[in-house]
Amino acid sequence: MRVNDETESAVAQRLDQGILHGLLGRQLRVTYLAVFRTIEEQLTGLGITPQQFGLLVIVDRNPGARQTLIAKARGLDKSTLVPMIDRLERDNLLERRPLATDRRIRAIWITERGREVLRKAVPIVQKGDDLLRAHLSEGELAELIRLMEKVREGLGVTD
Amino acid sequence: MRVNDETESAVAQRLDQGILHGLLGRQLRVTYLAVFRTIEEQLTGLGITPQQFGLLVIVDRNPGARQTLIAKARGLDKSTLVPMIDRLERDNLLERRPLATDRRIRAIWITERGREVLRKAVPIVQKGDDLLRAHLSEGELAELIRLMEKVREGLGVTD
DNA sequence: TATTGTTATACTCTATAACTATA
DNA sequence: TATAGTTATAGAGTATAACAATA
Repeated sequence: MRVNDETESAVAQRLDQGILHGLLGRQLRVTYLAVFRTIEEQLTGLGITPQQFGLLVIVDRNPGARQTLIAKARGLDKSTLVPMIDRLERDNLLERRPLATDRRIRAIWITERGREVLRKAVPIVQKGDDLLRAHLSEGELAELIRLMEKVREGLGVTD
Repeated sequence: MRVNDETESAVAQRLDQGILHGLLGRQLRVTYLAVFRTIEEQLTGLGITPQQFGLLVIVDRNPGARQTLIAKARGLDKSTLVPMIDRLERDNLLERRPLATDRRIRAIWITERGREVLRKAVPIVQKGDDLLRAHLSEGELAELIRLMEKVREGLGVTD
């Protein structure tokens, strides 16, 4: 993918992309990545990654949820979540708390510091996402969202 | 992300996704990933990954291109390409050929076997991508593509 | 000096399988 | 037996920095 990089590699960009060019999935990916990387860069200043941001949001909105549930909500294996939470706990953004009623469970809570970081991160992410909408009219935006929803429904994507 | 999985984790899906839910970038990602993973699974049967597929397409369409150029076309660092080509060369799908005119360059060519694999892979990828379009009318599809292009233009994404 | 490709290294993201402690 | 979380391990994908050969 190339972003604002006409400068140096004019030749390289002209390599024939064959079938790749026409794939709708690829257009979605390229568009998404362009914004994702901007956001990623800016979140680095807060010391978190986009993945960690997503996790913080979920935990913030679902206080005390257990790991398995969070993993499912994020579409991840439970084992994948362990090191993610480890790091956020080490950085004091999240904490694990044992549950008296079921001692297998370790409920996840956001910390005061986590809330602070989140408060700063949300506008960064929102502003990044707004870039996607910036060049569309009100009507076009609504139509794009409608069509995207229709595509996802057709795929059976619940998310 | 959840795909066709209402069965088991109804509760998990209902976790509050907060700001995440409304992000257009996230909708792009989720939609793209749903199709990507289907394609990925099917390509596994041919012994290649989606990334390798992309590389094969580029090499097939640009015979004898040198690595640096291909790396740029794929948006990758040149060092990233080395192990990718290593593997495809080991599997006899690509080959490096020295260039008489500039002995620093190793031009990349697709092999007969690579062409064969590609011939089988293209319909898999195309069929996967068609899923995205399946539930849109002719007019809706055109409009979606137009709007996506507009979004990308607004971002300065050349690709 | 600059470029091509390589190596060494490291980090993220992700999964599977086997384990433990509890239920 | 089944579930929650953990560990051990592995593999893709990616990058940066330093390097040798060549231009």
